[in-house]
Amino acid sequence: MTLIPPTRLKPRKNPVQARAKATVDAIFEATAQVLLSEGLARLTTNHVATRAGVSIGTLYQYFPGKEALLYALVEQLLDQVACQIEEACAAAERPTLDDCAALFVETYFAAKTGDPEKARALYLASSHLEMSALVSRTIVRLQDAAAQMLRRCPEVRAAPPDEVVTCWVAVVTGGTRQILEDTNSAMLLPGFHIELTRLSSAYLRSAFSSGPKRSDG
Amino acid sequence: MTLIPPTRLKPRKNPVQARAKATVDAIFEATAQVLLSEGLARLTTNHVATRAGVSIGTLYQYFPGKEALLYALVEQLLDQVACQIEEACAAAERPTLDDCAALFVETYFAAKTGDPEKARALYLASSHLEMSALVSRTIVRLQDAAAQMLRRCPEVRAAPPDEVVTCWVAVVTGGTRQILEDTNSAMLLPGFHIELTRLSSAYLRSAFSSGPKRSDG
Amino acid sequence: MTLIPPTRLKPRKNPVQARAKATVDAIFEATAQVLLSEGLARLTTNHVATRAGVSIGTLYQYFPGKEALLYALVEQLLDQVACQIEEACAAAERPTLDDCAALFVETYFAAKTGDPEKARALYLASSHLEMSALVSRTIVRLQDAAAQMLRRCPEVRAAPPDEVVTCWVAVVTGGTRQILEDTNSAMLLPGFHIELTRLSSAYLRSAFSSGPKRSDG
Amino acid sequence: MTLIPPTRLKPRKNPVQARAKATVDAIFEATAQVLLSEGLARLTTNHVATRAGVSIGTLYQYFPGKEALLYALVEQLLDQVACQIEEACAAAERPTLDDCAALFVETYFAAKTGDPEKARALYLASSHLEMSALVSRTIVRLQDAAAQMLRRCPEVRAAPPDEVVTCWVAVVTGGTRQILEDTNSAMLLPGFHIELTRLSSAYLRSAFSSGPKRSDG
DNA sequence: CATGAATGAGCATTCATTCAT
DNA sequence: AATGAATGAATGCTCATTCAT
Repeated sequence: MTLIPPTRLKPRKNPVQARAKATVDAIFEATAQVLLSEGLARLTTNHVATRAGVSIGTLYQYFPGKEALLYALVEQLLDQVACQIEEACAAAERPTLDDCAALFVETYFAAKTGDPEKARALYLASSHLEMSALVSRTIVRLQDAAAQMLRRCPEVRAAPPDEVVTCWVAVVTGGTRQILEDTNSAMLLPGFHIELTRLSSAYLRSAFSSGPKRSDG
Repeated sequence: MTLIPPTRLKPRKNPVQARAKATVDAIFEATAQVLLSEGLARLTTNHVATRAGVSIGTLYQYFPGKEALLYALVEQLLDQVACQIEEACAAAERPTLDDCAALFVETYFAAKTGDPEKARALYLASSHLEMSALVSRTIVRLQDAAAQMLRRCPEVRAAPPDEVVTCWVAVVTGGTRQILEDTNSAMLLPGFHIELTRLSSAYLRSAFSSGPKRSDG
Repeated sequence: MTLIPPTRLKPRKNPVQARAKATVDAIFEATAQVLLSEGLARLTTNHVATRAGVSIGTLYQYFPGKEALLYALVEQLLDQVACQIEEACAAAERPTLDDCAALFVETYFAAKTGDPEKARALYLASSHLEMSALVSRTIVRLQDAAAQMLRRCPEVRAAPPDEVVTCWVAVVTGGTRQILEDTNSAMLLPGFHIELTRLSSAYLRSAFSSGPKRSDG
Repeated sequence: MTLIPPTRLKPRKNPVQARAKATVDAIFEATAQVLLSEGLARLTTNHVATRAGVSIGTLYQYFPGKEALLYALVEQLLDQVACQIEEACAAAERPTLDDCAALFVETYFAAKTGDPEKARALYLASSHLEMSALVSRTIVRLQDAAAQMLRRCPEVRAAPPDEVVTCWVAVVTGGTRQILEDTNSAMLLPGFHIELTRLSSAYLRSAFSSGPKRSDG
């Protein structure tokens, strides 16, 4: 994450003492907790400070405002997902297309559904306009990871076209979000996982398998 | 849309005089405008009333509160999309799988990208918990429309499995959302449209075709 | 009731047509109903008009404002009580002191406890500063009625002293109010009635019975 | 006063710093002042805050709302009266009936008429439904104090009947209220005091003395 | 006369943020 | 560094009252 966030979103100071580090961690953790337990609307700085066990004054010593808290939280959560994907993709040395499909879907799913409530909270928080650059950047990381994995795939001879990678990543991440956000379809998660893998395989094969397939698209 | 929303989300009274009708329309339109121009956080009842050119009291004569305003807006926008999809799907009499894929994606895309800003506003508004039932219901309508179209498809012999329809609809709607919300990928819309159609074709064929039916695609 | 209320408390026009009379009565009755069922805080002009089955505009044709409604209501209710007392006292031709005590307490009690809820509502409404003159005037009527009855009493040789009449009336009306307003002592009403009569007898005898009693007070 | 008020009527937090204590006192005092000078209808939280010289936010740091302010005020004022009565009654060791009458009336009168305007404000505030339990409880305290004093009275052989105590207390408190609330009879206070004492003596004697014990009064 | 749509001042309350201690 | 009391702009909402139809 080498983003350069607007000044007012950057933490005010980097804690140097151990005590200060602990304080920042507590505030940070409390932000996540409150977001999960109360929702975005009830996420107030005073509430976060109380939950963190520090005074509101202390909170403002480290974060210039409410947005900065959210920014840091979203940044961390998105980074976790991106790192997991990047690691998993990098670990696949000579994957088949089906391997690629299964690996990507599997890893993304695990990252998101391991704590579905956290995922929903993240979706909520990232709706803020301020976060869109952060989300954008994460998507690029996922696309890059996927593209490099595909390039190492024997079935894919050239660099995978951007449109294909973009579409695939959008469909996996967006589809998963759709399912996670719809409380009514929470039961369908396992089935969706299977179908999303099949869908990915089918799409990647149609895009990359032998023959001049892309010319008829 | 035959939902029965909680009382506090229903409009307070139906205007009887012509003047009142115009007022309600103005308020309604202003809600959409403010949501688009200011975002959900800046959507205040006073702001909406001002934009609508009426007093705050007048707004509360027709809507019991801010949530009701949003509810009505989301209801209308979702209903528009669902109706377009339902009509388009119903009009396809003996579609091929590729027809199904193209038709659904095409219609959904047209509905969403005809006014992309409105679509983004809708995404924003619908992240409110109160709206989730509304969104859920709309998804069901899309799934039903898709399922019935597939059933009329000669290549599909039985009723299409729920998981397939759920996955397909989630992937199309969620993927589109992902692209629309990411300001960086706004340029990629046409390419995404093509790929999403290809993806849909590939997935539907893999789900429904028993053999290498690609020759009739 | 020959009070001269402030202009803004007087009804705006005296209805001459029969329809208008019915309208005024309906508004008036609705005011009482709303006060009883909703309390003073929820007594709104719009609510009253709706309950009366007329438009808010019509209400304002007859009453210059909310206060005027309350004023008229309180006036009527107080007048009813005063009239009952006046009639009962005037009907006693040669009462004993015990007759006086029993008659006054009995009549006041009957007037107030016949509809205890109405009485409580009246107490509420009359807390308004604007109503104090009205209450004052009613008290004077009760005092006059009591004084004239006592003067016709053979045991009372001179005109009853003002302090005695004032105290007696205050104690009967105030004591009754205390009991009626205390929801916990609602059960004690019959017992209180008996005691209040005994108290009145004892007080009047101590004030008026033969012997130079007042000189030692 | 060991009542357990509903949460929303209890103060929000106990001030720990000296500055905070002063703030709470100022708010509290301002509430009384505004109630006295403006009446219940004009008692607004903003008005109170302004009068107290603090911001509206500060007020809400200590009181959860307008009702809590009133509740605290009424509680304090009623408690003062009850404590004075309890002390005075407890101090009478072997009182005659006339002593009882004089003591109770004297003490109650002193408590109420020491600051007649405050007393009127209290009557206003206590007409709120929420306060009725508080008033009820105070009345019980007065009744208990009076009953225990009477029991120590040589002329009263058994425990005084509830009806008598209830009636007496109601008549003293209610009669006093009647006089205090009637601006026209404000001049009569001293005369009323004398008469109320005479009335109390006469009632207590009629209730407790077996014969004509007037000779020892 | 009656209607009811429209008004807007006013109120209760929240919460991000500052600053003296 | 940490505290927490204080701030006050901003928000959702009510309701007495007016006036064009």
